[in-house]
Amino acid sequence: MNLEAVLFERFGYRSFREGQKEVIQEVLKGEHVIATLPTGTGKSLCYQLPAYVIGGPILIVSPLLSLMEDQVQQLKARGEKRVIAFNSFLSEEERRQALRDLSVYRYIYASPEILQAPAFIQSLKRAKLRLFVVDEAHCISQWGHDFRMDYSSLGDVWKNLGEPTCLALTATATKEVLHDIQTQLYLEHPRILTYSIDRPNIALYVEQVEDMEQKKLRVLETVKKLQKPGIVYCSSRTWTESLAMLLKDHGTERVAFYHGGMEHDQRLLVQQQFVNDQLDVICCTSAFGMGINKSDIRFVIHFHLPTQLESYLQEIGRAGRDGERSLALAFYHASDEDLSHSLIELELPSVSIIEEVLRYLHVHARNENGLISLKEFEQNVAVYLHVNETHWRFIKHHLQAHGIIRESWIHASMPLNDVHRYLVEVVQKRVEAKYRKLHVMKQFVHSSICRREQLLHYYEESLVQRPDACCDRCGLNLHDYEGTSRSVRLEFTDWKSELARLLKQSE
DNA sequence: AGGTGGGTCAGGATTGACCCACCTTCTCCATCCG
Repeated sequence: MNLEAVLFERFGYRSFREGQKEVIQEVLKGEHVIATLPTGTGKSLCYQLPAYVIGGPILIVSPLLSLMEDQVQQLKARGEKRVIAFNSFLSEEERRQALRDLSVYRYIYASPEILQAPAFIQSLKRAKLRLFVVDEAHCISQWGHDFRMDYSSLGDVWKNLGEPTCLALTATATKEVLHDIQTQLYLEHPRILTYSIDRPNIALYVEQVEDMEQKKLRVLETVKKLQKPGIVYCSSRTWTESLAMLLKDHGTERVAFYHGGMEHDQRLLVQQQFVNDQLDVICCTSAFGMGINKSDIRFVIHFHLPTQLESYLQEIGRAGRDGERSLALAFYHASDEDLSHSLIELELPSVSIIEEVLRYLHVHARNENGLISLKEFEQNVAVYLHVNETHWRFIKHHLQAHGIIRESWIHASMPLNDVHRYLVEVVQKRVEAKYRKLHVMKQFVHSSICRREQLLHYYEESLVQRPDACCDRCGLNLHDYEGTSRSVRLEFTDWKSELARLLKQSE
């Protein structure tokens, strides 16, 4: 099989990028593969190309609707008609039509949530999948335990579909996360292909500030001077809005904010404007970034650091996809840790919330002969106990796993002691794990050794070659990243690399 | 969760006591409203 020929014929590329061919070869052999390829190296090709070789439909599990739509658009633009994103955007009629025969599609995109729909699974079974792809597979580990628990059911889905060849792809996974992905997907002897997470063109800089006033000041100063476009990450929605306002007031005109609390249309607009060069700076929460196709992002500033190094790596990885020199700049103040703590504590229901829900369940059970309507109870939990949706989803998932919730009924006459103990234990373990990750993040900030080496060390790699512009610990001048330096260098002294850049862009 | 920062008020001219707000990430589905 001449893979290069398929690559050229179908995708118009002359050669593979690092890792792509190896992954594709293993998949075509029918091996299960877990692969980590660095951000921005063309992961989607690893499953898109095999689809042309193996025939039969492939399923791609994707975390975001916008990512799915994006991929579908790109494939359609390339002339591929046999592609569908099976999600809530489909009308009732489109959905019925699709379910009748999924084997007419080459690519089927789906969220983990919709893979819980029995009708969809039945139809997928009939379609005889040839490949089961999990895109952004770190979500299994990052979200599957608490936030989007359907990610933790993907292994069951895979088994249920007859265990087709499985390909899990991600950009950032430690050994621990790789192991988590493997066990959750029930893969017994997967081929694990990992490539360096290092992005030599991104310089790393961490700056400790005296107080929040100074932090704001430093962000204003640096954003003003730095070569744009860029992203400013915050850990709260209110900060994204007030920072955007502040920047605007201080002369950065083309700035907007972005977070999960905004209207869908507004989010789409801001994202489009940024991608189309109509905005220079986006102040955002972690909601922004996954699947953003913009290669010339010059800086990523962390106004707040995330609660784990994996997220940090994902976020800085959005800079410099074009290979040009870019900057990851983090501002840090000790008080930031309060926010980190609240995020960790808030993510899971507290012991008292668990107890409150179970007590409520117990009381209801007595009144209604032990059988409670799930729908009704869900409403009550939200309205009377003020339990937020994420917390309830977590509890519900485990009640289902314990057989207390079956179909749309709660069998509350069953003893609740075991599930109570179990839930408390699970929460404690998760919170501990999160604090361990936060501790690593803190070490990264405070350590005096090279940032790049630390990052690589966390991924059990070592630095092969230190780039000229490495990090603040190795001596880095922020002035090198200011607005004028880049264009001067490219326009007058280095036309060769500019040409190469343009050629690469048109490719 | 919990520690903090800001606002208010009493009572007294500066400060303490007290309360409140803060606090990410996604999809699906059902229901309601226009």
